[in-house]
Amino acid sequence: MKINEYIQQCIVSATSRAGLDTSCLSKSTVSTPKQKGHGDVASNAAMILASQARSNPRQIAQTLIDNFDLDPAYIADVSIAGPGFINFTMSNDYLFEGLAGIIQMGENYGCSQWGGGAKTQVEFVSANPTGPLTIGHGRQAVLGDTVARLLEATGHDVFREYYFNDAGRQMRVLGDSVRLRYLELLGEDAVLSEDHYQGEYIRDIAQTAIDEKGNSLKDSDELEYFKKLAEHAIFEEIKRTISRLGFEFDRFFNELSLYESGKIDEVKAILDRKGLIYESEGATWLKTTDMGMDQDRVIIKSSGEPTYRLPDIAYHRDKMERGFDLVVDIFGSDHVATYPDVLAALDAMDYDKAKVKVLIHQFVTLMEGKEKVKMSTRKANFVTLDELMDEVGTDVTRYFFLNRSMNSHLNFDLSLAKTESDENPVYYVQYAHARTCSVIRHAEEQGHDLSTEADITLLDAPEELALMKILLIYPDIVSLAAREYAPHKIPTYLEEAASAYHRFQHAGKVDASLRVVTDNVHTTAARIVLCRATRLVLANGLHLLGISAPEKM
RNA sequence: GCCCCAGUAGCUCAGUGGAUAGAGCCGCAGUUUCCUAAACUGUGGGCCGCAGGUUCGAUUCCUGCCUGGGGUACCA
Repeated sequence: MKINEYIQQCIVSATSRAGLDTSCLSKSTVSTPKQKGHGDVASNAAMILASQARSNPRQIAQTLIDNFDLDPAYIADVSIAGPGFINFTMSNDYLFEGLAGIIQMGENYGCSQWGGGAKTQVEFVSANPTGPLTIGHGRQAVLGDTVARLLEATGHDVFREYYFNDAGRQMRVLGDSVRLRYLELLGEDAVLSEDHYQGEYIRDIAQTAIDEKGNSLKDSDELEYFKKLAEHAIFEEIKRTISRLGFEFDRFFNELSLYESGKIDEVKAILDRKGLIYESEGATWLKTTDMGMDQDRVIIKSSGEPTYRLPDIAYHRDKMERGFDLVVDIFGSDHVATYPDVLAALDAMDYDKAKVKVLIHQFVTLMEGKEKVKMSTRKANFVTLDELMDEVGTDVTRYFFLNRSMNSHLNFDLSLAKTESDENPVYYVQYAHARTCSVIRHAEEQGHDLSTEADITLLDAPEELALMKILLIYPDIVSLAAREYAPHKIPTYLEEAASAYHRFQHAGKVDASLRVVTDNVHTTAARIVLCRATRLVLANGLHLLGISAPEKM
């Protein structure tokens, strides 16, 4: 049993034994104190009870302690501290049991069945193929993939999807940009306007056109060929970038298919039947005011072209129809206004909008030293995700994007990432993992037989106990990160775990009797078990982040 | 105007209705005949944006304000 649950149970029964009202205990929490020396686990129950009973919290705490019936297999010590906290110290036996559990679980340590196999879709990136993925897309790609990994680890059946539209104005401009570069390469006069895409990749695509078609398209106004050529080339590029990041999409969903399959018309018909659509000023409007919004929205322009809202609604209805139990959408903060209408429309069509979880992440501001770099795909003054990975590698790239909460703006200092990448905390965690491997190798080389049963109760140094404690909370961290869709909690935890391991191994430098590999067969075997458990936790955690766990550095 | 996100150490950022608010980088001082020093130890550094309110207790919750970012399109 989890120690927190056990403690809460003990508090409830002690409270009722003491004749106090247990009803307010649901407000009490069992938590880990942030200060060392305050025990391993603390409860504020006495303070809650005291405010209810209008009496002294420390006295209540004493009453509870007098009525405790604690199992020494779990709890070694109890004390009252501060304004009335009850601090519990875990028994070593509890830690040993947990340590053995980690080894037994192996790669599955940290995973859970919380999701119950829920069919889950995660939609992210969803950039139209007008150019290479930028650093901004990179944040979303890494966040999305990691949220997906977290959900997989907690018992969800996850499907990664990329939604795109190759029919809009952006794509026409893209095709025209290629056409103009094509003419330019043929020596014709061609001028790209401010609105055209000016990146070098456009010229490369135009060169492909020359290789394929020579100058045969010189006098043609045909855009479709250029558009398709560009779309194809750019998508290939995007897929390569994604694969460098270490994952794949299960599907690229083209908005166009919603028109071809009639899904757009179906949605229009359903909304119409519900009386939620009307015509005005030549356009078709959705009565979002009937759904609690402050203004109605155009879904079909007077030109006859739908706005993004209609296909977005149809796409989300399609997700519902495909039977997903959970739909996670990941958007940049510039899309923050687009989803409430979609959810409202789903609701109006009698779908359960609670199945949709929208995650909004803030922007990446690219810094070159102290200079802010303005990024625009059109003006081609962006740094691509590929260039970033060329500079610092995939592991650092992923770690950088995952290290911070998604609703914080991310200041990405390019010069720092390039020149001081050695000081990136990702190496700190990876190095701890490499060290565990190294010690285990060393023990084998010294002829220690690691296959025999070790007596882990020999582990009792403060560094050893502290390390065990932190390894034991890993599953809670994974659950929490998944439940809150907060990938950044994993790197934060891993840095702490790595730190505890570094201290544990360093202890042997200061006090030779604490070295992992010694002549003492018994302590060596026990400490190697702890190293193996640490290696598992670090490797599992890094894998969850899509970051490699090197055996040597 | 209205809506969303943020404001915490010199910098980049964690954190939380509770005990003395943390980490990394940067500064300073140390640790290796040794399982990787990509490490460890010590130390300096803070009106947790401002002002009210709720609470036994607020950096955390509520209200207002200030600053920055993003929305508020018949762009996506």
